[in-house]
Amino acid sequence: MRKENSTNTINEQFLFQVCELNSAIAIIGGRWKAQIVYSISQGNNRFHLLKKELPNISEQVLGRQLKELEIHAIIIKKEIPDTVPLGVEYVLTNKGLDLVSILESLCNWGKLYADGKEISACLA
Amino acid sequence: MRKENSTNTINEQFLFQVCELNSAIAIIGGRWKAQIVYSISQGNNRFHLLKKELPNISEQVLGRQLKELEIHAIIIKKEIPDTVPLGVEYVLTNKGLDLVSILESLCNWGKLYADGKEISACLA
DNA sequence: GCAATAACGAACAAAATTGTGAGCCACTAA
DNA sequence: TTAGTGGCTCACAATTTTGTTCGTTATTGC
Repeated sequence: MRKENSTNTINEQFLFQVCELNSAIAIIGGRWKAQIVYSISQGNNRFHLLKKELPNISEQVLGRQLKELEIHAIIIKKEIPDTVPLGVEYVLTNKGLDLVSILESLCNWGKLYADGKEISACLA
Repeated sequence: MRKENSTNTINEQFLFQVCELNSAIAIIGGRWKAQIVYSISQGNNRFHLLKKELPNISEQVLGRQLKELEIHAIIIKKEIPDTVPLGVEYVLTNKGLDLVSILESLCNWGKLYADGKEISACLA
């Protein structure tokens, strides 16, 4: 999928070195990721619950996003024993939980200015 | 550039409605955006200074990112009078400044776990 | 006269992300 | 027996993002 030596990849790696900020953005910057993390934190921690919350997402895409969040250790996949068919629960890690509060700040920031807070230049 | 009725665009709009969080992510989620905002906040507020900080970025790409940040009212472009050739300064708005502190949280979050903080599941 | 500076813009190409169609497993309820 | 559930995976197509090439402005220094 990724070309090792594309300028795109090289630039991405460069940014990762400059500051962890850029790795963080890369983790949550995808189309559905931030919303999925937030939804899980609200208790929609099952595949089918997420599907209900995000009716437009296809199962393929949802599965892909969840796997990537798992790779970055934001969530952990847990099988629920003695269920048929075998249920799966997604649980936030402490890393994921810390992220949620930052996402909440971002959300409030967006709301504040969407609600018409005045915007003006700040003099340095 | 954007197709009005692509599923991709429709899904993006859907997420924008769900929560401002998603608009916020869309604003800062691009390849260089967060880093540019952060660099400007550190005083690299001129086109050529940003080029020096980000040696791999092409001028076209830098210009494009700056324009988009301007559209979202994160920065404002100011011409510096009596300079030859005419200099341009990028100034953060209050909206941009509020964003910077969130970016700093993100950065710290990334650093914390990159430095090896233990990760474990949080029980709900 | 020629290169350099500061700050871009347009058109195009490459690469990456996102979405689609189909199918799988092992059940259970009607 | 047919449909439904929960939770996926594969290969491929559509769309979007990112990067490249070339050109522009007006001026100064060599």
